[in-house]
Formats: sequence, structure tokens, C-alpha cells
Amino acid sequence: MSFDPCGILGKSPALTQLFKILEKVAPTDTTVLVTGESGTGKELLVRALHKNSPRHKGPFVPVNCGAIPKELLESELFGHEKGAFTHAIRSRPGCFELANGGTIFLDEIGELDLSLQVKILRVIQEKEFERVGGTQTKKVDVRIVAATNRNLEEEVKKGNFREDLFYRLNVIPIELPPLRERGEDILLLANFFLEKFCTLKNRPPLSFSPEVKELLLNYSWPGNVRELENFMERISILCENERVEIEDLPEKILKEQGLNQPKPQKTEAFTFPSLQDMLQLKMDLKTFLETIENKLITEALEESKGVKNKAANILGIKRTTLIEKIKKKEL
Amino acid sequence: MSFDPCGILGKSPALTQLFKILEKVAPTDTTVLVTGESGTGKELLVRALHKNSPRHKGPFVPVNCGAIPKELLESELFGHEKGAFTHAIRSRPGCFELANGGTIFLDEIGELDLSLQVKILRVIQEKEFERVGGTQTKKVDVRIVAATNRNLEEEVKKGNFREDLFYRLNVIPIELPPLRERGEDILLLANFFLEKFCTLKNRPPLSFSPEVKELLLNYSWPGNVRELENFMERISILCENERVEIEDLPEKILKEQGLNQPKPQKTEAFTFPSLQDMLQLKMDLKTFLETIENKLITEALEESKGVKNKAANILGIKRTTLIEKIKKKEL
DNA sequence: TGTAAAGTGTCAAATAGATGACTTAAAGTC
DNA sequence: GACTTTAAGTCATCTATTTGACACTTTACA
Repeated sequence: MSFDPCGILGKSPALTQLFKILEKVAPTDTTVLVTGESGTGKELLVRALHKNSPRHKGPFVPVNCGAIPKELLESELFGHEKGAFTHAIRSRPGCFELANGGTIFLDEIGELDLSLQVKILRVIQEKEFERVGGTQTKKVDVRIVAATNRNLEEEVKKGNFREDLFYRLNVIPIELPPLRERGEDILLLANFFLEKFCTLKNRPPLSFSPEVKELLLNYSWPGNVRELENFMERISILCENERVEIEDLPEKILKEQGLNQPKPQKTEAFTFPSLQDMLQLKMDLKTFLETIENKLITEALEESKGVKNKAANILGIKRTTLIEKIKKKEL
Repeated sequence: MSFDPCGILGKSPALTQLFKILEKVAPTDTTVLVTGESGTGKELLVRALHKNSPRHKGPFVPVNCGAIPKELLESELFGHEKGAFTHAIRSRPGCFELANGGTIFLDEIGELDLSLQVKILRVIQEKEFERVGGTQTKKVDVRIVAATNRNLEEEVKKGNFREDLFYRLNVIPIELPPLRERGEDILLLANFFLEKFCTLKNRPPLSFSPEVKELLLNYSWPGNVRELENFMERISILCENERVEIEDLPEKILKEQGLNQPKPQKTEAFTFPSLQDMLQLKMDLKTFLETIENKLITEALEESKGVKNKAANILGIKRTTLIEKIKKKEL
């Protein structure tokens, strides 16, 4: 009936809007150009497009044009015949052949150099190409979806990208907005990933404290969904409690908010007590350390308004241990 | 129960902090990215991580990606089939295959070129790869730990490092601080290495004069632990007496000492450390008290010129107790 | 150089401390 | 009101720490 996002992408208005377009585009064979910052999940989106298309039973072949050295890219895309170049000891089909009957996803298409752009253009227009070092013209039935995080229009102006190819690709432009513009999705995805990692690691699910939610929403997510996923995995390993608190967040998030340390009351640098201090007070080691411990416990209890559970957490000791200590010290 | 550093890494607060993270990370299969100046002992740290993981019985395979010529690296990592290239007279498994069931350590991962980055990414995501010149897809069960002394985030910005790979690797970032920021470790390691070399060379153990200790602490250690180890080896050969004096030190250390900072004389009244201080240092109660105890014991030993009997008196504890403490803390 | 005094290291028994399992009580939630 | 969540208290068990007793070495000095 409607478009199935195939795994979670988001529910923000921005995305629901997109899904409506995709729903209409999926059944066709039109080329689609997806733009969006890296990490926004362009590939996920395109996979969903493929799955919702009549070609869903055919192959889905992603090619990251930016990640493959230029010398190899042509052979990667179109394949090569034995002996076409030094290391070509045997013939090999390229991605276009592999994608026959399905969808090919040309990621980072802005990185293609001009000579390859012509060849792609030909595939789009004529559905045909030759392998590197080959003479036989091959025909394929492939849907082409491209993506880039560059501004292709500007590249066209600069002469780095063929105008005709741009227009061929850009039949349906889809702009995947960055995560920071999809407020509602941030918490949705955060919960989704966190739950995923917790299940994966066999630990009970975690929840976010209100302050943490606030911080997550305010962060700019330069790495978008990928960065979010990453942070959640980290938290699933490092967070010790059931609830994620501010201190469990990566520094990067805190730094951006300008809240490095919550309470910067004290201006002077802290120095550990010295032997002189101890002797001045005429205490022995045990008494001295106990006094310090008492003070810290008392402060922690104040901080937690008497809730021993929390106080124990602050101090990084077990609740029962704290209770024993209080009992012994008669605090 | 806790993380075993497997050989000496250090005891400074900075490191104890790290060990806590490692303790949580070791049991998992998450990828870890270690950053730190060269010579800080990244490999040692990763070995310890491996030893403390459930994979400790499996192989540990370190690969220095920066030290292997680019042409050979792919074959080194993934192996090759007979005839894959000129000198491939026989098939050979790569490091990933060798590391199956264990941990692979990709040192200097920042040096990888983009085409290999894709392949590593695939191993991380899909746990599979092909040998060079091979068609068969191989599956491996490997934990991946990477290290670099470059700033990968910057390399990503510059386009030299794939963003997606960065996020995959950087799930748990571990920053190994340079030696100069780990004051307490300097003497600990110096003693450790010196003793090692003396034993190796069958000579009685050496000790440091107080002035030498001072100099060692003030030196900036640009070559970190590796440099320290070198110096100690040199001393173990060149020093003629039982005690290392200033003249036995390499000139390099002496020359640098123009930048001595005078010891800040403490004039203020003593106040007990507060909970804030503790939290600022991200320590738990136990660690915090232990750190203070360490400091006091060290100072008492200085005060008594190393005579444990007296030091115990100063501290108001039994001599035997002091000895046990020293043993446990390896002070 | 012989001897008392001071210092060291080890070990096993005694003591203290930490923690998980279990129970109960109170506070929210639907 | 039934159910869930959160906190608190107790206790048996396990671990860590302390310490006295013993044996040995070094130092001081008569």
C-alpha cells in the first residue's frame, strides 16, 4: 500500500514527506538523485527504494565511486576482459552487469571523472556499454540511483560535472535532510540503536535522563545517523547504570554545548593532600583517610538528598557497601 | 575480576582511568581505536586488551600498516592466491585469516589508502573478504583493534580517510596520554626497565639519585616510553656505579632542563578534598582514596629516605602493613 | 670483629570490608 | 486496586587487609 521504510529511517515530517515522493517513484524506472550530508543514510533510503520497487527481487548493487581508486573504477563498474591491463588475469563482470534486472546505486557520483561520466551517460541513455579491453557491446536492464554529498549544480558550473549527465540523473531529486533538522528522529533513532546494541550485548535496555535527551537534541550531529549509531554503541558498552546520564555522553557532545563541567565553582586547581597536611593534623594514615572518606560520603548524601542509592552511585561504590560504611561510621 | 595490564604500562590516574574503560570493553567484540603519540605503548595496551578478552586463547596478530609498502599491504592483510601477481608463486593466507578467532591489531591505520579502507570496512561489517587474486569469499571471526598517531577526524575532513570507516572503528576511542603527562609512571617505568636490563646483563640492580629522579620527571620525553626504555638500556651499560648520577644521563635530558618550573610553595591552609574534586577527576571513592594513600606513602618514604620502618612510623601504621601496601601497589 | 640494634621479608591467622541474593517498604503508574 | 519501579535493610559468603611471629640481613660502634 504505502512505502515501507525497511528498517528505521525516521518519522519526522521531513521524512514522511520524502516517503510520499518515494512511494510514487518506486514503481517506476526513473533515475533518482539523492543528496544529503554523509551519514544521513542515503544508502538505506535507496535500499528501501529498491525493495519497494518491482525490481525488488533483482540484485541491489551499491558502488561507492569515491572510495575506489580512479584507475580501478571503470573496471569495477563495467568489468574487464582478460589481459585488459597488468593485473587482469581473467575476465570479470562489472557492477552494471551484476546489477542486471535490479538496481545499481552509484554513491558519491560527484567524484566520477569526466571520462567515466560519459560512459555512465551512455548506460543511462542506451542501456549499453563495453567492458574494459572488450569489444563486445553489452546491454543491461538496470535502474540507476545516484547519490552525492556535493552540490552537483555547482560542480556543473565549475566544469567538473557534465551538464547532460546531471540532468539525466536529476530527474527526481531527493534531498535527505541532516539529522539536526529532524528533531523528532533523533530520539527515535537513539532509542532504536540503543535498544539494538543492548539486545546484541545481552544487557537490559537503557533509558535516557531528561537532561541527556535535551543534549542529544541540541547537538549538531555532523556525522548524522552514523555518528548517532556510533555514540549509542559506545554508551551501550560504557554506561554502567540503567539510565544514561550526562556523564555517560561522549565529550564531544558536551563540549559543543559549552557545558564542559557542570559546576565550575571552584577556580583553584585541586591538589591532593600532602603528608605535611596529615602530620599537621596529627593524624595517622588510617584516621586521615577515614576522615576524608567520611567527608566525601556526607557530601554525596547531601548531593543525593539522602537517597543512599544515588549517593552510592555518585561515589562509585555498591549501595550495600555504602550502607555498611554508614553503619560502621555512625554517620 | 579487574583489568590486568599484563606487564607494565603504568599506574597514573590517567591510566587507571583507561583501565576502567578497557575492563568494560575487553569482554565485548567491539572495535576499539587507540590514539596516542608514537612510543606511548599502544601495542602493549592492545595486547593487554586481547589478553583480558574472551579471545585470549586465540591469536593476536599485529600489523603495522604504515611499515608495509602499499603494494604488499593488501596481500599481507588478506593473503593472495597463486599467480595473483608476479611474485605470488604460491597461495598465502593473510593476517585476517591468521587472526581468526582472535584479535587483529591494525597499527597506523591512518596510513591505509582508500581502496584498502573499503576492504577493511567490509571485514568489519560483513566479516568477509577475498584474497588478492582470489574469487572465493572468506569468512572470519576477528576482533579488530586499530591505532594511529594521526588525528583521524582531520584526515576524514581532508578526505584521506573514509568517514564510515572512521565511525566503525571509533566506537570506543581510547586516548593514551604521552609519558610527560603521566608523572607517576615515569619513575615506575624507569625502575622497571632499568631492572630488566640489569638482570638481562647480569649486573646488580641500579638505583637513581634524587637529582636524577628530578631530572627524569622534568624531561619532556618526546619519544615516550620507547625513549625511556632506550635511555635505561644505555644507562645499564654505561653507568659504572651502583647509583645512577646526573653525569650518567644522556645529554639530551640535561640540555632540556632550562625549562624548569619552580615548585609552587603551598601557603594556603589545608582543606580536605571535596566531593567535587573527586568527581572532577572522574574517580570513584576507592580510587580516590587509594590515590591519596599512594601519595602519602610515597611522601613518607621520601621523608624517611626509603627506610620503611621509619616511613611506617610517620604514617602511624605497622611496618608490615606498609610493606604489604607497597607490594600491592607496586610503588 | 663481635654483638646489639635496626631493618627486611614472608607467612598464616585474624580481622575487616565488599558484594550478591533475598526480603520488605514506599512511591509511582495504569 | 493491581502492578511496576525504586529504595532500603539484612545476612551469608567471599575477598582483601592487617598484623604478630619468625627468620634473616644490614648497620653501628665498642
